[in-house]
Amino acid sequence: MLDMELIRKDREAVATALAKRLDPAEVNRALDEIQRLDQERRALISEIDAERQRRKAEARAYAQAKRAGTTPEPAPEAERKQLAELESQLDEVQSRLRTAMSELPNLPADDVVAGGKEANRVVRTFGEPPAIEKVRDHVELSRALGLVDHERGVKLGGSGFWMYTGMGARLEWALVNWLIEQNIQAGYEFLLPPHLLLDSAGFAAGQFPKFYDDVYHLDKQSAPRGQFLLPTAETAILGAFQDEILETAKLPLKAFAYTPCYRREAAGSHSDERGTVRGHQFNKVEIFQFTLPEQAGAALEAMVAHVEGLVEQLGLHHQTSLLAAGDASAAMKKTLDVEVWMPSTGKYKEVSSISWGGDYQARRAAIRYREPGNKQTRFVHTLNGSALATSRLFPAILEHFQQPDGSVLVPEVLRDKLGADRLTPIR
RNA sequence: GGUGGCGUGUCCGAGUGGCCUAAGGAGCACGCCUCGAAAGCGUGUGAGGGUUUACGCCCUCCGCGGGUUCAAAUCCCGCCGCCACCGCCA
Repeated sequence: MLDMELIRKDREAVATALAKRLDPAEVNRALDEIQRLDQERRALISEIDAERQRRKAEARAYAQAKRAGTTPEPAPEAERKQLAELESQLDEVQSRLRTAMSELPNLPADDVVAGGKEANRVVRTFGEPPAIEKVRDHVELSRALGLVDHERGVKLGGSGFWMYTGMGARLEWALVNWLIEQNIQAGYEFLLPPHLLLDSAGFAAGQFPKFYDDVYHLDKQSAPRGQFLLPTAETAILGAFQDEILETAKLPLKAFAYTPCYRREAAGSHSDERGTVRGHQFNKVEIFQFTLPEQAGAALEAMVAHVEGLVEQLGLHHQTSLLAAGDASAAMKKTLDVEVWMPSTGKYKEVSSISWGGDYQARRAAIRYREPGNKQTRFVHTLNGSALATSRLFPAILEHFQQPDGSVLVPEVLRDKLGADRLTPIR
């Protein structure tokens, strides 16, 4: 949610920033509508407040007269209706205003350019693509090594699901555990949240209404409150602090969570999204920070560096890109993707998206802090990022460290956890 | 899931229709006192919104949502949460 006051005071700046993401004509139409509703809203509030004030005075006078022994006559029926009428008008206007406001995306940061994927810019590259003679892709490797059972996964959950087996399950779990340890070391508090969330959490994170149909909803019979399966732990961590005023001294508040993520995802399989690269359920460890506005810039840099360090420790060749406005998620001001090299496709694939949300999510979720020496509450800034999604790391590790004899070397940092240095073909 | 009890401000806690514009206490902040502190005394102490150049003024909020009434923390209905007991428990 954007700041209404900013729209009132500097509509031009808002329109210019939004034009990086949306058609300018559309922006103007939306802003016109919002300003009209805003004015209507304020006029109605003034009217209602004045009417209420009058009524309170009347009720007080009535009580006094009664105490004095006289029987005053109540206010005419007509006025009662008028107030109810105004109030329902206000409800209507406010709900339309809220809808219009909640449909506006965040303002991209100054250094974020307009455009889609093609305008993304690589800002850093780490290492070189590994030299591999005959590249086998991760699907082939995971089958040969007995790590992932796609057929039985589909048998259980339908298309878009897989099952990790044997050393594959152990590798996946070693990765998750290693990531958890790394994030604890980096000063994040470990959370294990519910996987079923109420709609208010989805709205606060800015995922609803836009992505409402992209998550799994429980039917009304089994979940009268309409919970959905979380598509990312970001939704849970943000939602956990909804409507709170955070202690200023505790900021930045750093938390992370491990959860499976459930997404409907458009069906259909691209050649570079085979195997575990894209599915309806995957494991992810998500880091999150609530900060003072002035801490956000440094926090974003620290988070990106932390994530880059994780990929680096796994020994994977990767790059970091600054996303253009149109390719970043709507709730964010600025997003950097860390992309890992996939030898089989010769492309980089996103393993983490790290974003600065400004106060956009905090405004939707009403998460505030109190300014020191000032009674005023203000909205915190939110930042989030994957650290990391294992479903992308897993195939990258297989492909990077495949050996001519068909085995795969295990990244050093995982060897103790896995209890093996090398994965070998099962037949 | 059932039955019963409970839900008031930062916390404890009073309040069963009208000076509730929410008592009292604790905590916290500031001031007085003090060489300094404690104690004592005094003042202040929530959120959201409207209006105003500003000081300020006003509205809403007693778990949430409706209703009754000239008037609701208080009465009625629904929901949510907590506690206790019972039931269920792959």
